[in-house]
Amino acid sequence: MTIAGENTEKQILIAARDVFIAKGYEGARMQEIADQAGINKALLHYYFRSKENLFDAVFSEVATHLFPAMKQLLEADLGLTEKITFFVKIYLQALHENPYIPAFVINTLNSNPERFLKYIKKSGINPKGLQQQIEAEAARGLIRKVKAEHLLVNIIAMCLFPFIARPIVQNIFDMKDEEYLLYLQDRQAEIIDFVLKSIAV
Amino acid sequence: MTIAGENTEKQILIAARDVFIAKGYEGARMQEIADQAGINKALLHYYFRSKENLFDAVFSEVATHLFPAMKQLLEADLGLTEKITFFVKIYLQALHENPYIPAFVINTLNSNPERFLKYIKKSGINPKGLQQQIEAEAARGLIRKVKAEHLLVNIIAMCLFPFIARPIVQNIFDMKDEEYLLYLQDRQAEIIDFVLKSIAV
DNA sequence: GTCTATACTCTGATAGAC
DNA sequence: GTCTATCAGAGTATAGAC
Repeated sequence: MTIAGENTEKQILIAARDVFIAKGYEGARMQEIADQAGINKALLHYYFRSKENLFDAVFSEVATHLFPAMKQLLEADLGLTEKITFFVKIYLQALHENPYIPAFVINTLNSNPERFLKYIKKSGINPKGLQQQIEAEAARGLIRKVKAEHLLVNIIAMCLFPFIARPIVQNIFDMKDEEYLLYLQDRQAEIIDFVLKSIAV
Repeated sequence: MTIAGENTEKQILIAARDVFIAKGYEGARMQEIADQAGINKALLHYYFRSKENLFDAVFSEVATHLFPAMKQLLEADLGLTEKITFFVKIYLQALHENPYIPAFVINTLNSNPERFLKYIKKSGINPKGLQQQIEAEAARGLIRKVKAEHLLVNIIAMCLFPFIARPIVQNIFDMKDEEYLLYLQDRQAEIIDFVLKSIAV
């Protein structure tokens, strides 16, 4: 593959990512992707045989960003308090840099679960270690006993929700765009505080 | 309109609701809606001039279910603890009865925000009263001081997330369908506990 | 109100020249 | 590798009979 070719492929993937994220699989148009990549439709099919293939290429790359560094962090050698603190900070930062990915993944996930299951296996997230850590720290009286399945979901839910449902939240609390960014920044400390207070003994 | 006509219209709306929720606006097919309603495509257009119109009819009805009884509850004459307890119970019950609505609304919301803004105004949810109540109870030393914008979002996020991201959650924790239902039941007490412990003084 | 048949448009995909 | 031109199918919408 020539250098020109690699460059074109990269341009296509960037354009495809933007369009698929904005419109979803069904709503996306090959023409729009071609336009945004500065090429024509035929070339899309030259590089990726079909819309389905192109989407898979985009999605497999994007889906890995949904749980950034989550696995490593869950298995890191840190106390639970530090782990939670780091996790929320890292996760919110990643979301700040990719604010539209969660809704895109959720959309794909629910409108076409089969497509999704191919990728989720890769995540490699295993809550067993977290559960053991929780039990250990609870036994030592550092935190109250809590189920990992609920704690993890609670934390992720609180981080993700303002990105998934932004128009609703922003509207209900009547915020301008700048105010919403401040609100999101605010949430970092709020979520950490909320969780740590909840699991305190 | 004749009785037969009203019945047909109702059948169309039921079928359209199912298909739009399962496939989203772009993914839905008028043919599939017609099939599921037991009629033909032409009749769809006789009752609702276009796909757009049909979707609006479905969505305006469905969107109101996203925040069931939330407004009344937020303004009810109850202590904060009771309010939170009731809210989580009522909300989770409503979600249990309509598990696919949140993902559908989120999907529509993000793939076509303009369409959504028409309906969100109706919700009438005003967090001001909640904020005042929080401040009042905090002043009396009943709870710690917390921002309504965060508390409300936290609670809703924790309730909604397992319905929005079910395939991910179910897969990560390796649950069968029955186990997931038990997990959802479990969450009612867990969320209430989680929140109340967090806002305790 | 309900149906069959069809018009018309959009869109993914391919053929073939350069 | 990249383009123009075009096909084939799908999908929304309408015409017109009953």
